[in-house]
Amino acid sequence: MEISAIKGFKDILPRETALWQWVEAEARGVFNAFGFKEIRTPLLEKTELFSRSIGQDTDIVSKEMYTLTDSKGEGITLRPEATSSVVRAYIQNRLYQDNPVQKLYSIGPMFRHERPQKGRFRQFHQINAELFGDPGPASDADIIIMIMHLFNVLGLNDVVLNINSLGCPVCRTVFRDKLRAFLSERSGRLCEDCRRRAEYNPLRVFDCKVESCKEIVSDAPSILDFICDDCARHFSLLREYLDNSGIRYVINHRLVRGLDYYSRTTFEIQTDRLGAQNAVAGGGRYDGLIKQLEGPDYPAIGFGIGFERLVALIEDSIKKDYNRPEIFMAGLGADAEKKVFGWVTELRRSGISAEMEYGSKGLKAQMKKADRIGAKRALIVGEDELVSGKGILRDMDTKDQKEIGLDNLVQGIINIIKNGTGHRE
RNA sequence: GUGGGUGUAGCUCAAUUGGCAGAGCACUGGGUUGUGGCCCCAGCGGCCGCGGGUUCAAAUCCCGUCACUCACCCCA
Repeated sequence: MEISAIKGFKDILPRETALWQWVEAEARGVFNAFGFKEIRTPLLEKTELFSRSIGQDTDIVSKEMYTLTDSKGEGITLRPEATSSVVRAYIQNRLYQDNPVQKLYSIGPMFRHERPQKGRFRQFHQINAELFGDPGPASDADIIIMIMHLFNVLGLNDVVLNINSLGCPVCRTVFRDKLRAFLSERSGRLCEDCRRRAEYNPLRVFDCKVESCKEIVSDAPSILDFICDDCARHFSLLREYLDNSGIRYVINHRLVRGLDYYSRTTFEIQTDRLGAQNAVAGGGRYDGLIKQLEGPDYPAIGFGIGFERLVALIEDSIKKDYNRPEIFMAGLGADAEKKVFGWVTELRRSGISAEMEYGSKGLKAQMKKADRIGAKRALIVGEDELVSGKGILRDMDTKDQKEIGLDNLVQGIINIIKNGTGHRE
C-alpha cells in the first residue's frame, strides 16, 4: 500500500509555494512598517500552557489537541494556536523589562485534531501578530488597520471586517446571566446543542446555524447594551480611530470568539467564498491573559490569519505568473550543448534563472520545452552559430529574434535583462 | 464523534440491460533533418480503492472495509 500523508495534513506543492512566499513577503513588509518584529516559538509546549490560557472547557483543549507524553511522563502538545506560546515567551524572557510594549508577529503551522473539510485542516498555518503592554483603543485600531492594510495589499477588497466588544469580566458576567435567563425561557424552541450551550456558554448560541435558533437569537439582548461605561468608551474611541482612518467595518453584536481569554474588542474578517468557513482572520483583546499565566499585569491584543484560507481567496481572485525563467538555452549538437551547459551555469551563479534541456533533443522539442516552462526568452546555438560567433536570441512573447555575440555572451544577456529589454512585470 | 456524496490512466471524467476498460487534457515521438503555442497521426500510461459474495460472466449487483470530500460540532 502506497504511503499517504496523514488525514488533514497537506503538501504545499511547488505550484503553490510561489504564492505562499509572496503572501509571506507582503505580510513581513506590512508588519515591519507598523513596527512589528518577528518571534519564533517552539511547536511543542507543555500541555498545561494551553489548558490554562485557552480554557479547559473550550473545544480546542477538551478534544482537539495533539497531546503526547514524553519519557518523563510530562504532557506535551503540538500548539493549536500561537498566542499562548508568544505570551509564554514574553513572560519567560522578560521582554517587558526592555519595554512593556512589544509588537510581535509569527508565521507557522498549528495543529488541531478536527474533522477536515473545506478551509479546515489538522495542520494549518497562521500569520499572527500580538501587541503587548498597551491598554488603549489606539492599539486596537493600530492592529486592525494593519491587518486591513495587509488584505488591501494582497488585493482582497471583498472581505468584511466585523467588530464587537465582549466587555470586561465584570460587565460580561452581567450580560451572560441576562442572556442565560432569556434563553432558558425559550429553551423549548432551541435545538439540542443550544440547550447545552445555553448552560455552559450562552454566547455560543449566537453562532448556531439552525433556523429556529437564529430567530430566537434575533430578539436576544445585545451585549453592547450591557457593557460598562469604561468598556463602552473604549469601543467608541476605537470606532472613531477606524472611521478617521477610512476603515470600513460592520458592528456585529453577535460576534463571539471561541477562546476564553478574549475581552473587550473582538474582530473577525469574514468572507462568503470559503464554504462553511466564514472567517479568514480573527482576533481581539486579551487583557487578563499575561497575568493569568503568572506574568505582569499587562494588557494585550492580537490576531491570527488562516494562511490556507487567505491563499484560497487570492487564488480565486487573481492570476499571476510567478517564477518565469529569464532564458532557455537551446543547444544543437555536442559542442553547442557543452557550451550551453557552461553558459547556463554561469548565469545561474549570477542569480539569473536559466534553463536547458539535459538530453540531446531536436530544436523543435527544445523550443516546446522553453514554451512549456514559460521562459521569457530563448537562445539558439548550433554548429553554424558556433562558427559565426553569433547566436540567435528569441523573445518568446513577441517572437522577435536578433543576433547576439557569443563572446562575452553571459554578460550580454545580463545586460539585456537588466536593461528591461525583455518582458518584466 | 455524527450525517450526505464520491472512489476507473498523472489530471477531469465516460462506460446503456451484468457481456473485450474508454475519451479529453497532460506526457513522448512523428508530420516539418534548425524555431514553441494551432492542426493531424502514433505511442506511453489501469490492482476499475481494498476484501469477500452472487453469476457462465462483475467497473456494473450484494455485504463488509478503507480513503477522499462536503456538512454538523467548532474554529484560522
